[in-house]
Amino acid sequence: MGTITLDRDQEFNLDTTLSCGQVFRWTKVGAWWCGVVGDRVLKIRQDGQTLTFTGASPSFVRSYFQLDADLAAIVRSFDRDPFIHTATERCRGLRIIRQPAWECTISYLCATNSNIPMVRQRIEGLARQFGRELTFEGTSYFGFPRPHVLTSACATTLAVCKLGYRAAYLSETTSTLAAARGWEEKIRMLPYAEARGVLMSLRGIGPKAADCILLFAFQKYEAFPVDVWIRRIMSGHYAIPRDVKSEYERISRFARAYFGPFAGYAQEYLYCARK
DNA sequence: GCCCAGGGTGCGC
DNA sequence: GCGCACCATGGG
Repeated sequence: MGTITLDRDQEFNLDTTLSCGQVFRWTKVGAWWCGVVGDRVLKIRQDGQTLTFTGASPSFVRSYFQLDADLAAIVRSFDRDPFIHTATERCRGLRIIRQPAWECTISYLCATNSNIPMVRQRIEGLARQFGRELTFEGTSYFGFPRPHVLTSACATTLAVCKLGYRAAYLSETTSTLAAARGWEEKIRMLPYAEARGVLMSLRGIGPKAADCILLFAFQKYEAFPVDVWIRRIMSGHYAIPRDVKSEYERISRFARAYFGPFAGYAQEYLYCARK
């Protein structure tokens, strides 16, 4: 059983962070959150400034939840009007998680044009069909499928996972990435715009999914994913310039210029406070 | 039956 | 480069 005691000024809200829709494999049972990250089962709870967990080392937990990022400074950097300010208050302690790149990529490929419960169901299906069985405290869990396993996945088994038309995208992108050694490091080194181009060259990864992956796996916080919720929120509350770019680029570029280098963080607060 | 959801692709213009 | 039909799937 590991423990981390947060400093008084080290703001963090585990509930908000895990339930805001950035990750899909966590569920809360009583006071405990239980989730699978890659091939590890992690159980964690928060009591005030204390995090208690099993299944991972303190350094993993720190890195996964990005506990050493200066959240107060990040929020201050984009807290520039009453509307976003309300969102930051409603979702106080929300941190952007650092997800494994492969898992994040496939997850957001599965997430297109779907609601969150559907995405969770798909990913759970993929894990059950193609992931390693992990026994944790007497219960079976399934790790996130590895690239080479998904590469050889047959269509009929894949169909069980209810991916719909995304199944073909998943097969192609899986093969591409399984053959592309060092793709993660390459993207990590590239600046935002170029990294985004590489991700968008993958089948089934468009502007929105690419931005999610850059934000949630690569810590490129200028990425500003625009889904239907964010599009509504942004056009409803902000004066988006009417240049000739596509609507996605209009909103996304405006947000970067307006909110600054942590625009993606602002997006997450807006998304979390959407209802 | 309809509309919607953390959209992407491929086409015609 | 932009707009638009189409794409499976389940829930409301």
